[in-house]
Amino acid sequence: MTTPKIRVRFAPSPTGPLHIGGVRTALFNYLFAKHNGGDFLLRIEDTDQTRYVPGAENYIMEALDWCGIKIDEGPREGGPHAPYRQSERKELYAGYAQQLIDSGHAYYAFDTPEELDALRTDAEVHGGTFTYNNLTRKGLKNSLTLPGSACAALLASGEPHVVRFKMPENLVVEETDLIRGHVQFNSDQLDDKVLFKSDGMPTYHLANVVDDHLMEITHVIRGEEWLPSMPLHVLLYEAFGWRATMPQFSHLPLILKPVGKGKLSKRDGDQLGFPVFPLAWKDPETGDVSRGYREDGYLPDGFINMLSLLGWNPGTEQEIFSMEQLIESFSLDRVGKSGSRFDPEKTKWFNHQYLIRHTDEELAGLFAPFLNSKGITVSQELLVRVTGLVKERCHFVHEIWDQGFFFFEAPTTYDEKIVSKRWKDGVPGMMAEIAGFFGNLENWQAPAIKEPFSLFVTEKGWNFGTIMNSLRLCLVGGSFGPDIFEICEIIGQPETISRIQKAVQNIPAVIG
RNA sequence: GGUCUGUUCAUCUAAGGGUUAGGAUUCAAGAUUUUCAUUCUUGCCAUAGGGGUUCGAAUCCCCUACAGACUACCA
Repeated sequence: MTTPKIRVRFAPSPTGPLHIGGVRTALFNYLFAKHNGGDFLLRIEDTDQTRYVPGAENYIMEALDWCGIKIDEGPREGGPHAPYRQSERKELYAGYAQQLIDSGHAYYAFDTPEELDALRTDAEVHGGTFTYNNLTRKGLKNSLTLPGSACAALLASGEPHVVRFKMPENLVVEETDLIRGHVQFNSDQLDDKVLFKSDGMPTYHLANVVDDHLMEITHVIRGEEWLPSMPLHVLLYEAFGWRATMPQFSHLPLILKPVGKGKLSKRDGDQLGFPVFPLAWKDPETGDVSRGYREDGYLPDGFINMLSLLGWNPGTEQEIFSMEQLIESFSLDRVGKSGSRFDPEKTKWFNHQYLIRHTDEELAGLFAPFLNSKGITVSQELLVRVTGLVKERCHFVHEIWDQGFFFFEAPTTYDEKIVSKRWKDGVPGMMAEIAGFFGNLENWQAPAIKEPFSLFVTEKGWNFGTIMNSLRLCLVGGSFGPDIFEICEIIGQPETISRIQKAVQNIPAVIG
């Protein structure tokens, strides 16, 4: 007997943008599959037509693309088990529901949503909870209580009905979770879940089990919120007679808010100023726009690296991982059990690490659009050089502008703090002299400027700190940026002199 | 309320009965950079509490506390 090929699926519901937690689930599935030479499938779980959100499915695929998570089989890619959209597999599920009814594992229920709601609110008033289970099903309207003829008549008349799972009584359901180990439940605590809805669509539970079986999924890796429904799924596999090929389950820990209680939500991002979505998303209903990591200038590989370490660790002290390295090192048994708080600061740090690891050319390519949007066109050579000079001081691509705008245009304002600190009485005069000195230089290469300049300042008996910082103020408008002589060389001799003259004219001397 | 799951520095985590409980982020200090950032060094900071088991417990067991998830004809 050969071991089957590892096959996992990421099965989101297209009800909106994917958030960080979903991306991580997809990532761990992907890493697990690829580590084991298996397949990663995308299956769209759109069985709830009322929650369909246009654009969400595309968003999911675009987000995975951006992250570098490659789909082997999916609605766009196709594959041997197509279609991969549950709404397109609709016809399939009724037969399986029927199979369960025939074998006595499921039954028809005719209770209306209104009747059930009433039962629930009534139970609540009395401090309890209504559960559709072996205790209550005897008193409700279903094929277990109705005489066969009455039931058949109702079905024939097209009376709306659902199919419910007949949860066995007092049965201990045991299962091994690859992350959590042995987990057990008593079936008495579970309810008769709806498997097939009155609108002709299956619920998640049925569709998920049927599709995982049909698609030959070997491992189900999903969020912890699914743990409580694991026993139902196991029982479903057993009812279908698929126990032997049932996938192995793993439930990933949750991603929690950076501060406060509870799991990470969209609101946290808005409040704390960081994205919770990989890509920006415009809500088609409200028009609200949520920011995305991509749009905020995060690099996908850094984003993925950060996510990979949320709940997983390699057991070594390495923390910078390319996708290839992640695939190489990933294993489910190094995934933790406890929830992780999301840390936006560390995410920034990761981005910086990836920013400085990118070549100047790559970064320049990413930065070029920012420059274009400001109507600035420069040579590729200059762009690459400037990028290389300032990248170490940036956390984000767009900060290349903040750190290096003065290479492209003269400063229009001067940092007041620095002015009051540096622009003392004698300084404008000194700067004017320096402008004159620069005008006489023949060789305008950074080292060739620095040497005679140092000599000149020494001869004058000026204070180096004052001169350098003041000169920097003239050239960039503040107290930042790379080496001054590099700046001089790049912006050129006339521009250097002109900026000094402009500063001398425009910055009023500080008295005292 | 019930069921299930979890709990090591502020945060992400290592240590799968024997280490001064390690690393990273943040923060602080110093060095470097005649600026800023980077980089380097140093520092601060943790086994939720209580009981066991054991020569020995972060690690195994029990209780308590806290946290979270689930409890829909949603996924």
